[in-house]
Amino acid sequence: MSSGIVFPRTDASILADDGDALTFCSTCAFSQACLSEGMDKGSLMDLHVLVEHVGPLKAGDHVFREGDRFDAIAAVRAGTVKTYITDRDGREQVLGFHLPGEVIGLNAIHGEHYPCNAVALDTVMLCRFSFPRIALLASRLPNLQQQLFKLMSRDIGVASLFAGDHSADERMAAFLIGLSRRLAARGFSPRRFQLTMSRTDIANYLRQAPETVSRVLRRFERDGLVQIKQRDVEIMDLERLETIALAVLRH
Amino acid sequence: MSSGIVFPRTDASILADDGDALTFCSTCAFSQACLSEGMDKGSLMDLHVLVEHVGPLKAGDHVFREGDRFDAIAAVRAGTVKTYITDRDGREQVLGFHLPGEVIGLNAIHGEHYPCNAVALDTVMLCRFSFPRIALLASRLPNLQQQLFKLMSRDIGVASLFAGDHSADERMAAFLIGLSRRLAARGFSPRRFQLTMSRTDIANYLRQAPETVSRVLRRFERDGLVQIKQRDVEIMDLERLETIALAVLRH
DNA sequence: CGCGGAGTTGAAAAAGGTCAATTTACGTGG
DNA sequence: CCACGTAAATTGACCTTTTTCAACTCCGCG
Repeated sequence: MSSGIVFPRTDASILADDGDALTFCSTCAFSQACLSEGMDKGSLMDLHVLVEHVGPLKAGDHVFREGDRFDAIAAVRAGTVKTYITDRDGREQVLGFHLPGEVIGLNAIHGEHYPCNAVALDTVMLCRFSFPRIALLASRLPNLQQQLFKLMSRDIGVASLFAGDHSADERMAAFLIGLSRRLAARGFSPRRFQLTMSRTDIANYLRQAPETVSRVLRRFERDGLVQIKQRDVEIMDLERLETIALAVLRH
Repeated sequence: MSSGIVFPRTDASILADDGDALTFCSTCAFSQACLSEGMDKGSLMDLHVLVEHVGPLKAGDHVFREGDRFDAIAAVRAGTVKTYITDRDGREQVLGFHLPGEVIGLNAIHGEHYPCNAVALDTVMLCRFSFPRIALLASRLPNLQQQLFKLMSRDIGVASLFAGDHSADERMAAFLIGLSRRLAARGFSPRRFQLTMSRTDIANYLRQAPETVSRVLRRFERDGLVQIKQRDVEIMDLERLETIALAVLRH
């Protein structure tokens, strides 16, 4: 019904304070990624002109819903976004969790509409890119095109990671290690972090019962792999956890 | 070690008989898809110039292997290609089966190397596209760029299809309906077709024991859903099978 | 005609799911 | 600040599904 990303936007117009745009958006991971790919400053400015800064969204706010007309992709700047679908029995199926620096909406490009829901799990800031416009820009900027190709290509691989049939332990280890690495890539601590999602969400994502998640985490704790207080995780034995996760992650 | 798609190529040079190229490659699904997306004839010619026709490959021949340097994507023109990875215990994990009209190698773009193996299950013909060259062309041809975006976007969705936790019956039904639809989209019969892959491969793809596949198929047959003789499938009750598959496919 | 891989079948075992009961955390209002 | 109510998380007991193991059958092929 609504058309894509419609939530409150920051009033800060990029066009108005363009002198400041680069620093203003220095945490915008997508641009950073492009930059690191060797995109020059001028190109980066072109990109920034078509960015809309969205947020802050609060926990429970939807970025887009299944069936919304697709018109934009978005980079998570802060917070966590959960993507999910609901089957006709109303049961939810979690597709992924998206941390700062990651892009959502890429799975919508081939259709008219978003194929899934995206909801904020905590306070979320986004960079929104009109897809027609970023695609147009991409044909002028080979580096941007390449970056988009890479982002999508990576997502294909990620999606098939948890498709394998692995034990509950392996899946959980892979989940934790995955989070750890992604956070580390953004400069956060790889050993201590918060689970921004509920046990139920984790269970759903890993295709297990919440009870199983609970039991596995408890076992990990008993074995000295991690220490968990509510949603605070501290990885005590990264190496051993990685060994378990290896079966899923492959490296 | 070897560099990507290295198998015997048809000697037919596209450049040599360009007058005939369009009809010659009329079964080349990738081009067809582009055409259907509104790409004009001139653009299509540009595309054909950079195509290499590969094949015929015979069952067991590899299109590329994990770790090969990535340099090209390929559209399946005829036959079936299986993609898979092997974990360090040597166990195989099937990622997908690729029918005529489908593109392989898209999950390699973000890295230097192919992240999986691709092997022919029967006699396979391919169109090979140098990725740097097709990406370059894509920045001149918006329709081609769009088509590549769409292909990759679709693959993200497909990969998460079978990620859900569904019963053995639902997975098998979804697998059969999926094949049926994809074949139908290429003009083949949606009701009668061949399973070009072994039971073991199917089981592996569906993350089940081969025995389970056997049992489920047998049950489907008993219930009048399908009729199966070796690798020949006839769907007897498409509607009911689709109902079962719905839980996985969603529509 | 017999060999061998692929497929099938049955019985037992394991992994994880379900159900039900408790505990804990946390926001609300007294 | 505390008491309460609600939702989430945990725990234990039990159950279902699927896997595993082993034996057997079938079919293609030398």
